[in-house]
Amino acid sequence: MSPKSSPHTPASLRRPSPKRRERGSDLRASGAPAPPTFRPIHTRRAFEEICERIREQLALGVLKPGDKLPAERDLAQQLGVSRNVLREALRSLEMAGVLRLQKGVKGGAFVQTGDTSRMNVVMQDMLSLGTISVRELSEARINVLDLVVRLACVNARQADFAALDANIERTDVATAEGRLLDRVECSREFYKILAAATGNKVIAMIVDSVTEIHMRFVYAKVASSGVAMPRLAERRRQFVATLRERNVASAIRLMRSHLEAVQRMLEQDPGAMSLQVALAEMQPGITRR
Amino acid sequence: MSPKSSPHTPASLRRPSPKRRERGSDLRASGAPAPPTFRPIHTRRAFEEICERIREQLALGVLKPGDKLPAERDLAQQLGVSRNVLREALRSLEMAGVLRLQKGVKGGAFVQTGDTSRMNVVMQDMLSLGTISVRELSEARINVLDLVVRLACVNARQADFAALDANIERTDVATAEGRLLDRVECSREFYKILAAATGNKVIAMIVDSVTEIHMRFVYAKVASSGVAMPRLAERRRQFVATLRERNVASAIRLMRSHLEAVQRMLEQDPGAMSLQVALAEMQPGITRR
DNA sequence: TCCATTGAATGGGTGATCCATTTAATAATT
DNA sequence: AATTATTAAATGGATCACCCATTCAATGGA
Repeated sequence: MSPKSSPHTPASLRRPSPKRRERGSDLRASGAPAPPTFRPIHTRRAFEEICERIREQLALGVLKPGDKLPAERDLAQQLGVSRNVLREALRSLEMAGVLRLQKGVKGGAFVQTGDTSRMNVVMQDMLSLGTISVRELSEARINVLDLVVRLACVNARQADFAALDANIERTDVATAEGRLLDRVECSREFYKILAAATGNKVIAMIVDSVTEIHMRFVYAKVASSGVAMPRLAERRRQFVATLRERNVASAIRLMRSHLEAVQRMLEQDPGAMSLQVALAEMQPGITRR
Repeated sequence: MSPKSSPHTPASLRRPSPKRRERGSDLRASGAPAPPTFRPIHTRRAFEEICERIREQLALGVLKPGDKLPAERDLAQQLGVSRNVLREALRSLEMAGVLRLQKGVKGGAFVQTGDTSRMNVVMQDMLSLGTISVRELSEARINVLDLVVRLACVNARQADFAALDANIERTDVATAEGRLLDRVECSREFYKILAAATGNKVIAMIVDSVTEIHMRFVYAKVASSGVAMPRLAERRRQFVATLRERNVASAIRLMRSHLEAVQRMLEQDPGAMSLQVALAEMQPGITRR
């Protein structure tokens, strides 16, 4: 801040002139074997470089959760970029769940941890963009849950069973009081608890992301048609009992048959699986991160 | 652009004054039951709102892959924000794989599709941040591959088998010529082909993201110790033969025993599973998106 | 001791301005 | 007429110089 260099382009700090790259790939001039690599679509930009460097520091362990990056103004100067460009990078990393930006003195960019919801966003984006289909998502969910049940059956602890019991209790109440949409929320929780019971956060994240989206369709269906899965709580109780007995085969069988029943229920109404319907609904819910 | 409004704050276009929100949650004033919700950590910012709106348009199908957003200057004016802030949002969405920004006249922000690599980034970030562990990743990989083998066994087509055969061929050549690191690259491809053979992009993405990271550890191990899995190509050939016979049980058994053997090999060298080692290696590879 | 005030640091945001790239239209050349 | 070079406009990339709102520690008065 003190050794402020000349007004324009003080860039010669740490970034070795990002402009003027990889020209010279003149198509006619090269008589060489011409490697089959295509040049990247768009040139490297400052904010990409910054994101990469910060990620590098994270991967190498130089930056750890809880650490604070230098203030925007300082860091921008260190990197030899304008504050605006730095902010583009910081915002991107914040959206990626890597940083958290906090205002005020003692504020700054802090390295985050524990955010397991980014995969949901990725999954949602891919669905919106048509990169993946609802069918693929449903199929993946049913199959991944096989795995979840197997692992949960082995690894679930008393606390997990208690949480599942409590959840089923809430489901009962919601059913009795006719709060069908709350019941859907309970279902979402049920799978979240089950996923956590695997003891594997990677698998939990995967199943959460897929379940999150699935539940929107269920929500939309229930909200529009008013029909709901019959005997849901009973089925769940039976399932949890099997889980308690550590009876893997039975637990998987019960879960799978339930999931397929739900799937049939959803599919019997064409259009209920439409993206727009499901996405328009459930906005006020806990959907927000 | 023509009806350029007055120089300062023409903000009353579409954004209803983003400043001054949700005050009034005075801690002392509320004698009410005090709902157990905590107010969000940081206030809503313009770029978040913009990202959300664009994602909303995507989810609703108003924006589709290939569509072009208005030019930055125009869109900024429409939204009633400065161009800088809009760019923060656009950069974030580009990093998320939702948009692609292209320079020049006829350039602009185009809605992307088909990018299945975002999940890899998420997984990598979570590992760097310590949100997930290497152990969880390995366990998830082994279990998810059960599923992949089962689905691939049912769904694989001739083209998939051919691709697997060709891959094994390359593995043989790399082995014969002692190019051990190329062999690791072949392994990465092998699992990618296998994942694609499931016919389910969601599952393929999941296994790709997990395999991608796993292979860095293998790469680091091979690069440092020089030891490599013996009889790799033979094992693969046997596996693919079983796959061709659609013998699910055998295929799963073979894959699992192989994965566990690799796992043991990796674990026998403490420190080989360290993050830093694995991440420092394999930079020049195809790791780049 | 307690509470109000102040001020500095920080992120949030703006607007003007310039650069580099890309493309289409135009002019010059053959 | 066809080809090639030039030009101009639109667009994203980047910078600078500000200003505002929030936060929090230091200060000072009751």
